[in-house]
Amino acid sequence: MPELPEVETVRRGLLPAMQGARFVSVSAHREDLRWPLPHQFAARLEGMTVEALTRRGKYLLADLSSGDTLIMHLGMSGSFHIRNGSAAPARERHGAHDHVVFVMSSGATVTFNDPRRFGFMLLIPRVELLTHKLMRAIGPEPLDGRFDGAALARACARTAVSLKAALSNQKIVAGLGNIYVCEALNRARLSPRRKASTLNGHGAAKKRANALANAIKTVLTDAIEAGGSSLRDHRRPDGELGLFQHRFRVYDRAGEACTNRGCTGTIRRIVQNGRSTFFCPVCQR
DNA sequence: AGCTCGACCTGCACGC
DNA sequence: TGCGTGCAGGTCGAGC
Repeated sequence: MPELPEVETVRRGLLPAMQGARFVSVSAHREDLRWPLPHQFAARLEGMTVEALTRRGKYLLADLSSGDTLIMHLGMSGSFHIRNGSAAPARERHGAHDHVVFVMSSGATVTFNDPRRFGFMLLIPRVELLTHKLMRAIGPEPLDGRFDGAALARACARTAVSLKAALSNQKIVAGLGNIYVCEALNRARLSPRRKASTLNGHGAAKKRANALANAIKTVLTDAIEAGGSSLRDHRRPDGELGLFQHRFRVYDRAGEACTNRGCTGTIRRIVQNGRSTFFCPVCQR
């Protein structure tokens, strides 16, 4: 499910419940997420304070007063839900796929739900975060000021893959997934089948790279503002739906008209690297 | 080293 | 109604 805008929406929703708050009690109803929960998971969290809740690509990172960092990933179907207030029944009833429950000193109960269990939680010493296997190879944050057309072109210079594959690769740029890759490429009017290395160079190549970097920033910013996209699983932690799915220009719109100005094309679905790609073959070159 | 593809799971929409 | 098929916001790791 969740790409950068959904993860950022989740992070912002969790802030008031978790940042500055202490884990009062932690319960795991299932240990076998994508990877088993860490040993002594509850014991290593209980009593600790969340000093900061940040995001890197699609990862949520909670810095704990113990010196550990809790790494959380939502996989395809993960979501968090917050319930506030002390009206919790003595024996809390948990729903199907509610795998982890945090009771926080803020008064909030934070539940992690993930039907497909592709999500996970890990605990590692904070000093090892940047060199951790999962973190060290991640590419630039697309909303960072240092990310621009030149940086994108450089990252794509020596690859033989398509733009679709390159943008989906978290080592090239962090946080994009199937939806926002398609949406950014349509906004930049670039074909998902174009070789990513054709962003590198002067003149037209440079223009393509700048247009694509700008499209990535714009679509992610707009999607965050809309609270992400709610297709099946994504909800904001307060239970509200994201709204960006209403502003898709290509994703899941096969057979519908391209909305780009001056374009009379029809959106097509193709398969690249085993995943659906949606694009307009007329204006996206 | 770079790239493709299968595997990991559950649920849902579809056609027969 | 029931059952089989295919598809879904991700990504790791085996095997070219």
